[in-house]
Parts: sequence; structure tokens; C-alpha cells
Amino acid sequence: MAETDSRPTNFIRQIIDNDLKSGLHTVVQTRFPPEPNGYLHIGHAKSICLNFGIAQDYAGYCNLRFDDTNPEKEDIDYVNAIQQDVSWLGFNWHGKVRYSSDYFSQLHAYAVELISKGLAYVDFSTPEEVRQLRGSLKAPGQNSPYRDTPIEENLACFEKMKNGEYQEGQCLLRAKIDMSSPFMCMRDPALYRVKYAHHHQTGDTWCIYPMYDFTHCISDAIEGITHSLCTLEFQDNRRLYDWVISNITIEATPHQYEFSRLNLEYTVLSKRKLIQLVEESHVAGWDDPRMPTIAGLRRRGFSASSIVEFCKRIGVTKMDNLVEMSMLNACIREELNESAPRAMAVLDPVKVVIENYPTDKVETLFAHNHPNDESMGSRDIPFSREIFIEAEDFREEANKKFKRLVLGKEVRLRNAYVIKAERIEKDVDGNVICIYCSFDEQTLGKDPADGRKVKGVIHWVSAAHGIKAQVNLYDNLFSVANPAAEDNFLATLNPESLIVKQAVVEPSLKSAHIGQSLQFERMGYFSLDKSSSADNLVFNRTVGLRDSWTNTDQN
RNA sequence: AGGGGUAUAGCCAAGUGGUAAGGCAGCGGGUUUUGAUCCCGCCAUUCGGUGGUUCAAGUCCAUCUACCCCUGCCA
Repeated sequence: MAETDSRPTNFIRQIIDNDLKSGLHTVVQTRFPPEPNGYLHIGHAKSICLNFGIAQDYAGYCNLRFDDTNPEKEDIDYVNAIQQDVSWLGFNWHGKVRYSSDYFSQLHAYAVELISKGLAYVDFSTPEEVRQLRGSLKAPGQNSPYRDTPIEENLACFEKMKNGEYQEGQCLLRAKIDMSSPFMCMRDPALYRVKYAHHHQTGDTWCIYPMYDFTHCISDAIEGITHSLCTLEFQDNRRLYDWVISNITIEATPHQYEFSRLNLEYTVLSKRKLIQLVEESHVAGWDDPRMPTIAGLRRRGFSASSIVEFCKRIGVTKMDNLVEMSMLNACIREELNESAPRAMAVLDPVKVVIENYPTDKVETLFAHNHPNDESMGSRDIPFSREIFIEAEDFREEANKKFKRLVLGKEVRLRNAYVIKAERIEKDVDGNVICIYCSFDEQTLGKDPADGRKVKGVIHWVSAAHGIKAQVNLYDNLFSVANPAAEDNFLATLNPESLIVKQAVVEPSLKSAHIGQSLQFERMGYFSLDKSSSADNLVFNRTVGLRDSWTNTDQN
């Protein structure tokens, strides 16, 4: 298992340590609050690990709450998928699943309280007028003409809003705060808007829906959340969060703390962009193995523990960041190196005929399933006169740096004999279609008796016994490190993010199960795709092996 | 004079006045029937810049610079 031993330390945990020490809190309560408008991605995993991780380490609680205040963008399919992903990552939420919509009645009552206190009003300005009067970053805004409507009239109007007597966009409930505040979100922010939309939880009960800023803080307070953790872009909103809590009658005083969101090289992590990739079919779906979604990573072959480990390694700060993909890859490699059984698969087969090997002979060779772990057992591998090797493992001529098969030279067949390339056959285009070799029958399980050194080792599969399999090789979805910074991120999609190979794999792989991870020796780690069937194996490459040779200019 | 934030190695990130952790990447070397793994070693005289306080500053003060966020009836 890939796992660092120490507990994470970050500024949020330090705040909690202090709150516990000072007696401000005795129990820590957090929450993970996704909006069900898309699938969870690795950025959410960071937040999940932070919130649930804190609950675990401090013997507190973490709620799962769907922030479902905008029915137009949300869907029940997403709420189901999100629950699956959180569970798959290995976390258990406290009690039942919560929904902001559970609190619609209470939220409504708090809105009425604000109106009654003269702290909120119904504005009949058009969206355009509201925008005009808001002012700009440099200039203060101006009060709405509806700002001084008497309390009783506001109460009546809000009641009409709730009863469906106004059209969408005709009016909205606004907090009465300060139109000249340097915080734009404090310039009389919208609290409720009219929406005749069907809600996945509340159906058609409501035609007015509360805004995020009004809903989130109150939901936190209702649930007894002590530390409400969100990302940096909500820092300004914290003023509104605190304003609402301090102006309504509620006991709890949750506090919001912000950390930086995760940015990962060569991919995008914004819900909007991810939705676009799926809807415009640039990928095969939310669980396309190239997607940075939890579902995509899972199908790619990433384990939950490797994702949790990744989140542990990247830490939690307020610094903007762009994490290298190598960080994520290292987490899964480290784990799979220990846990994945080895096997041999030839992705680009070229035929090898061992001329001095008996025509009809079939030997059953033996191979360890793991080079450093005897407990993982062994398997049988058939060997015969005709085998397939990787096309790139043969060259007619090469310098001494090339430790594979070269015409006239020897190489070791993994788990088998040393062979020597004697001659080749080419097709009309000059492609090598068959390599004729001889083998040294004294070299099974031991070095040549005469002491000659054979440096290279290559993998192979018996031609008569190997089984066909589709192997999907994945590369970065985008060809630039930070696609989100591009004017048109779609223009930087990597056309070679998926390369499909018709491979030949050793027969033992017939018994692999869906989702199983394996190492194809010298090729990388692979996972059996969910589309696989007994007579149609499909493997996804999770990640390649670390390679200090093919990336140099040695070849 | 809009406001809110952030600057420690290629990337991530500890550090909370006492003399720069760790991980990823990279670079040497050893072992190896995976160019993998594993093992050994190297990788910030300096913390965005400049001043200042102090016996002592990445940590405190001043000032400058760069970058991110904020003008949805999205979250």
C-alpha cells in the first residue's frame, strides 16, 4: 500500500487544533457540499480528503450535503454518481445524506425574518437595471428605487413571489447591506430568485429558490458545522456568510476557511469545461479513462488509496498551484509495483521463428507473478517454436546502448531462453515481418555456461497460445500543461490521447477480472476494462513504467 | 488609494525569531532474467525585490514588485 506514515499538517488543521485547545469547540464537524451538476473529479477528491480526513483524525463528523439550490442545472443522476464516488474513495458520511433543499422551509423563514428586520427587500428592477446600479470594481453602486419599500409591502411581495404571482426575472429578494461596499458581494446581494423549475428533491413545491450565499451558511449552521471549508474564490463571500449568520436568529456560528483548489497539468478541472468535453463528445463520457473524474481515474485503473495518497502528498495551502502529472503517476506506480501481478503482453507483435526448436514441441515454462514477492505465487507459460515479440525490441543494427534483439546478436527471452537473431524476412515495403532465430537450450533459468554476457531481456508470447486483446494506451487529454489558460482550451486537445493496440497476451490473462490491475512487464500497468468479455479482452493502460531510456536521445 | 488573497528549488510543500524538513521530477553509482523495482549518493549559503528592527529574520516592521479572485437572478 502506498501510504505515508505521518498525519497531514496544514493551516486548517492548525486552526482546528487551536479551536479545540481554546475550548471554542469540543467536536469538529465538517461537510462536503457538492452541487449535483456533474461528476466528481480529482479536485473534489482533495476537498473530500480534507473534510472527511479531518473528521476521521479528530473523531468528528463529516456530512455529505448536496448544494441543490439551482434545479435548472442539477440532476438526480449526478447525486447518485457522487455518492458512489465518495463511497468508493472509502469515506462514510455522518448520518443520512443531506440536501440544502431539506432546509427550504427554514431558509424561507429566515428570509422573512430579514425582511421583518428591514434587512431585505423585494426588487422589481430588471436584471439589466440591477447590474447597472451595482457599480463597478472602482465605482460604488447606487441604491435600487425599491430599497426603501416598507417592510409590510416587502413581506407581501415576498409572499406573492413564493405563491407564483410573478414571472421569472420580474423580481428578486435582496439583502439590504451596502451598495458602496468594496466587496461586490455585499452590494445588496440576491437572496431569492423566481424559477419555475422542477427540482429533483422538492418537485414543484417551490417556485422561488435561495441563492448559494444565503443557503450555504444557514445550512452549515443548521447542521452544526464548525469549520466550513471551501476554495479561495469564496474568500470575499465570507463577509456575506458572516453577515447572514449574524443577522438571523440562529445559535451556531460556523466559520468559513478557504484553501486553494487543485490544478493538475495537462487536464482541466472546471465543472463547466468537463461538462463541455462530455456533451460535445470530445471524450466517451464522464468515465472516459482520460477524464480527471473519479469515475475516469477508476476506469483507468487508479485505486482509491492512490488518489487519497495523492491528496495527502499535494497538501492544503492557499497558494495557487499547478501540480505535475508525475505526482499522480508516482502514487499509483508505487502502489501497483507492490500489488500488481506481472504478465507478458506484446502490444506491437512481430513474429519470431526459433528454427532449432522442435516444430511440434510445447514447453510449459514457469514464471513468478511478482519478482520480489514469492507469496504472489507463480503461473505456467507455454513456449513454442513461434512466438511474438515487440516490434520495437528488434533492430537490424544498433549501438551498444540498445539492449534488445539485434541481427546477429543475442537477447534473453524473459522467463525463457537466450535467442540469437540469424536472419529476417521483410515485406515489399521493407517492414520486418519475421525474425528467424536460434536458441540456446542450456540457458533456461541460468546464464550461458561459457560465461558470455547477454544484457537485454525482452518479453514475448507464444504465437499459438497467445490470445488477442485490445489494449488502450492513454496519454494526456491535452497537449499543453495548462489548457485552462488557453483562449480555446478545446484547440489544445491531444489527438493522440488514445491509441488502440491489437495486442497478443499470455493465455493466463483469460482469467483476469474486470477492474483488475496487472503489470505487463516492461510496458506498464494495465487494468481490465469494464467493456471486456471472455472472448474480447480490453485493457486500459493506467500508467507506463518509469523509463530512463526511451525518453533520452540514446535511441 | 477599489477590495480580498498568495509569493520558500523545475513541481508540490514543511517551517510559527535560534541558523532552510519531506515528497515528486532530475542527475551520478550499485544490484537486477522487467532499461522496472530496490539500494547508495547529489540536488536552496538562501526563502519575490529593497530597506529596517534584533546578538540572531524565511519568520517582526516599512516599502516595492508579480500573480490569482471579485461587477450571475451560478456555485
